[in-house]
Amino acid sequence: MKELAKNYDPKDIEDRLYAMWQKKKYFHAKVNPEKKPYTIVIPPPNITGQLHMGHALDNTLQDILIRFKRMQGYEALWLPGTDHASIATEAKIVEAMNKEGVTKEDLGREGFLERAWEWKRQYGGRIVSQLKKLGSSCDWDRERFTMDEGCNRAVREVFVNLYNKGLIYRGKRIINWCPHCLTTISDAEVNYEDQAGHFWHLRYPYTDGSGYIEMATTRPETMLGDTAVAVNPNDERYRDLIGKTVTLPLVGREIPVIADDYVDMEFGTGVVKITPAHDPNDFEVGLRHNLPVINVLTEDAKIVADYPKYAGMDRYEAREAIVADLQACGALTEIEDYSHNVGTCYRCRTTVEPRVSMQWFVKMEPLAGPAIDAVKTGKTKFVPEHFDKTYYHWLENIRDWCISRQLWWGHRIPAFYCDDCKEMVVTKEETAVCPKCGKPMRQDPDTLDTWFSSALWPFSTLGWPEKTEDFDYFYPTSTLVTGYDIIFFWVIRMMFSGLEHTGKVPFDTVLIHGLVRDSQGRKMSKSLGNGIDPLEVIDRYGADALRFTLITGNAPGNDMRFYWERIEASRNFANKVWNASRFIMMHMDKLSTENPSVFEEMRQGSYGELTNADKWILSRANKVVSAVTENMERFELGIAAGKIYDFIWEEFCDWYIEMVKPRLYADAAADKKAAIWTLQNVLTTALKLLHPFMPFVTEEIYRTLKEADGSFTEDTSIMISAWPQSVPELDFSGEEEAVELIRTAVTAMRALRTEMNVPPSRKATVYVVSESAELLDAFASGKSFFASLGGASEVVLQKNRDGIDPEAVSVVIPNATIYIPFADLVDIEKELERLQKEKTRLEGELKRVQGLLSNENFVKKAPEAKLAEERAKLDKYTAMMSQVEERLKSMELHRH
RNA sequence: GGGGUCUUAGCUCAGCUGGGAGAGCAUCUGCCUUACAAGCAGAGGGUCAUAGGUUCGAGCCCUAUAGGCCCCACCA
Repeated sequence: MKELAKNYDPKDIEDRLYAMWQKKKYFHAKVNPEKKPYTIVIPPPNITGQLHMGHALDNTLQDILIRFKRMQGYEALWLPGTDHASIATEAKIVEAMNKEGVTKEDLGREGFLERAWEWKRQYGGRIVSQLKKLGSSCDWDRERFTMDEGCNRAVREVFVNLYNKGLIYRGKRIINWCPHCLTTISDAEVNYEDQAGHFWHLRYPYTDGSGYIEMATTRPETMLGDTAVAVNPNDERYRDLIGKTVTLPLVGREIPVIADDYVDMEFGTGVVKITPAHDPNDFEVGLRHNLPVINVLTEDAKIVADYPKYAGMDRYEAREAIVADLQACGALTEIEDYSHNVGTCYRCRTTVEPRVSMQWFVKMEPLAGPAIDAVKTGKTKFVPEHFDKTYYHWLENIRDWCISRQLWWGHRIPAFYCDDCKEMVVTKEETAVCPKCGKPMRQDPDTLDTWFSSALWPFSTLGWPEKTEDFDYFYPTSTLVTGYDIIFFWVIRMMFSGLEHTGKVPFDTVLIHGLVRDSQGRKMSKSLGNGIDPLEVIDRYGADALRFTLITGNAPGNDMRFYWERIEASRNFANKVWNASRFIMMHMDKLSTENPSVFEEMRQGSYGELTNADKWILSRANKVVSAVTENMERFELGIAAGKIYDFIWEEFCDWYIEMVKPRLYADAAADKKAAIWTLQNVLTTALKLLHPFMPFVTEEIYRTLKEADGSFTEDTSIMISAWPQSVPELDFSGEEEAVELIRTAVTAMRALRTEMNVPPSRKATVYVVSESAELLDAFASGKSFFASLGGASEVVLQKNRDGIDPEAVSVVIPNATIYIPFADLVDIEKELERLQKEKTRLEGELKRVQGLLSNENFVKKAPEAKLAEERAKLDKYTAMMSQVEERLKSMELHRH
């Protein structure tokens, strides 16, 4: 038999088992009408990414669900893939090119894309191999990429569909522009930060020389593009000025004073300078008043050539220069410190520049409605539920989605223009000819927002728009697992895309998790350098320890802090399981040496008579199976894991294994076989329950266990074994009670020993005295383990206390008193004190129960079961009380 | 400004549909007991943020208050 090492060392196990699983194709799912499908599509990590704790958590959750469902008999598909991450990847490549002194333009579009694909081939798989280290049981045969041929086809299909329905349009709008990334970004990609700034108070002279109008701005440099000054139409102070014009300082342009509700009379002077080209609100005002839009900034946020004095200065340089000039000409009256919200690029944190340009948009309102309804009617559910509020809030206030990006790496917009007659065609084809003049058309140079393709991920990966068997079988998918920070970017967009293009919600359940923070509660980030590398954790403690840590000790949807101590605790648990198994297999080995066919006999059903202890643990395991299964089905994975942990560590290891040791070490105990059968049986059940959480250690043990009992075959693997089922035959509630009673006694006796400073080596004859024959029977049947656990050299069961040393210390359990004569070791005063303490405790309990039961309203209104429970307690405590009083009396008598 | 969420043992957090407050770590006391010292057996430690309310009964439900965190939003 294979020997297990003394301590669990994940290192030599994990890679080997993962390779075995893959080789055996256990991760592969295929259309199987015999089974129900269970599908998860992975949130595709960026090809530029490295595995971080967020991925580790996200993928652990998915792997737990997939492994659970697979074992439950579903055709479980976990479809993996990666995201092309347009901005991130392009930035990375451009950066690398910069180091070589090469620009995008030098390479040209074709050359650049070639280089990008080469980069993808080289580094795009890194994150995938890191996911494998976690134990992720993805169907790698189906690995997809958001820019592969199939996804590209889906993207074009969707674009054309939406365009034809009028849900995609092209228009000149004010959008968020990143002057560093040199592309538009969507509203969702803008992060607002509070920044310290200034309020520059300006005054513009009336053209007619009648004075000045005053206002304040946080961005004085944009004044070059001012095309109006606005006041509120109801503002008495300025009513007469509406329609007058002012002369823009430094520029000399004559611009009107207009009235618009947008202006808040209460704020500042109640006057706002209007720069339609550089502020979203001003842009709206400009539309309403038909104001010219004067752009004063280049793509990289430098002043345009039209203003020679400032041309070429970047926006901050220009700000200084313009402020100085305004001051010089008397237009600047005051500078005030002011903190305001500044939009920044989610990628590079550069301050975003609102900019007017021609872009492509998705019209959101018609798409948002069905997406809201789908959650309202429960077609898709959020776990935890309260995240639906975030979802509704976002959808109800949604604005059109800017989808064009001025990047090369991505899905090119399938629109074509005729340079001659300005005709435009939107088509799925890769080229187009002008329908009017027959000339070849030029494709739109822009690409689509990365999220445009991610939005289609749940169905594009299953073959859509082709009518594939996979799509029919696996779609809609079952569970989507992601962080709450991605609801806006991704979940919402998948929801409306799924509904719009497939007519179905893309998934039944959205399981939301929080962030993994550092031990001080800070977000892990590169700039802080406080990130913990999951690969380092795996390397030091094993993937199982990492996984277990990530899903326990916090509630779904909440953030969690990372502590190495918790990793250690999880590793200790893996080691605990390992050692319990090692112990069991050692005894299996011994048994089969005595009787080589013993396991074959057991499989035939011959394993001897089960004792109460055996029935107790079997019954407990049976109950844990149903509880855990229920928790898993309700996505309460942390609770499920906690129950497995407690069951294995406390009930199985600390109690049951200790209970059976006397039987195992006895030479010819008749019930040894039953003990080993039970150990094996319960261990197997426990390993299966634990497997989704700790796949490696459970698999390794399971296989070794099968070798030990001679049933190992080529196809032995816990990951494809059947999930345990709770069965009525294993429910031994009566025996459970009997054993629980003995456990209560043992615990009390141990506490007594500690309190009385009795060394563990000191054994004594223990007397169990009870008038209940049933109770004495229970102790009789559990005699061997009661003795070993309770530190008894001998156990005597009797109906009265005849012949027991009057100085014996005692513990009281319901309906029985247990005497332990330690003779010389006893301190009567101490014993009296102990008994008195117990009496006080019981008095408290009795008072509580009696209080409850004498409350008429309680008796009238409480449910029957609760009443019965409390009445039983009353009986129990009353009995115990009289026993304690009896003990006190007799001890006190003895003192004198 | 709107919305969400949190406040429970020294620390980090559980506590599922309301029915006698839990875990891990830390602390203290015994144990190298023949699977495991990455262990075993005990122990101490909490007016569950505050104030009201609903209820026979509230850590849990409702209202208000205080403080923390997060998200969203148009304040020049």
